[in-house]
Amino acid sequence: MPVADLNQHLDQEQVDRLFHALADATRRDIVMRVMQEEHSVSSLARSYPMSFAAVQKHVTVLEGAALVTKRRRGREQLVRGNVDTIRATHRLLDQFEAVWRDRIHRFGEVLADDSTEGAEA
Amino acid sequence: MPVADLNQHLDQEQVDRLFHALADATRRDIVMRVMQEEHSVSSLARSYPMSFAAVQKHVTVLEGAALVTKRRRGREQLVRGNVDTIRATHRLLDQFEAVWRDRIHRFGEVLADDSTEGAEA
DNA sequence: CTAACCTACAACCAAACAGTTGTAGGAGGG
DNA sequence: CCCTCCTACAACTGTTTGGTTGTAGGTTAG
Repeated sequence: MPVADLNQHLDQEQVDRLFHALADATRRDIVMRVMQEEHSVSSLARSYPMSFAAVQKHVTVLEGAALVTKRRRGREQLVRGNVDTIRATHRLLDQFEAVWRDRIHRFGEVLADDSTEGAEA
Repeated sequence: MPVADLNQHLDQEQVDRLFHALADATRRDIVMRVMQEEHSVSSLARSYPMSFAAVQKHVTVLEGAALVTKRRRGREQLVRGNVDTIRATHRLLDQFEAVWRDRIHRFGEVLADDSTEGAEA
């Protein structure tokens, strides 16, 4: 249900969960895999040098951050990536850049930033 | 020295630090402020309901993630945001989206994207 | 039914985190 | 000089995190 309003607004706790979920190499790798194609939890677990339960926890964290979703297929649970959340993260980062651009605009501080920027509104 | 090659490549530990630094509302707010304009550490500290030392630690975390830099001015330390790292983060997220797009391309999973693949009868 | 497999969840543990207080040093202003 | 302000860092504490093992339930295969 937090997935539903991803296109609208993310509260601070959700943003916390989002970046926290991405702050682990194993979890980022899981996201990569399930973006490419669905994987059961146990097949994911076989890819990492840790217990099944550990991988399961990682998947739970990713699910809480809406970075992945799960669907049943028989006795296994298939995990797939949620690209909408990646895009929402992009928009979050854009807010930082927007504020920065505003500073540049106000002060004209063209110091040493990359010349290829110039993408004004 | 990890700051130097931000435009090129980020190793996993650096990415960990990056997302971990962003996974805290206070730190995100600090980034916003210092993207807009420079602030001394103590002036930042006055903005949050916590001790100076706590804010100082947050700034240290942000500095370790290359999200901010510091420069001396007399007895104070001025903190400013580093937009290059925000852009590097964008590129990291793009990698996830690229993998996802590849899946769509391979399987022709008609969702909301280009469905010009394998859509024959 | 029985066995094998996939998942879920509890309990436990070491390490990291986020906050605190306290101490100490460097830089400016009277 | 003396005092104040800004910073840095150590030490301590409660909570969270990332991992483990173990137990239990549900589903498919034989």
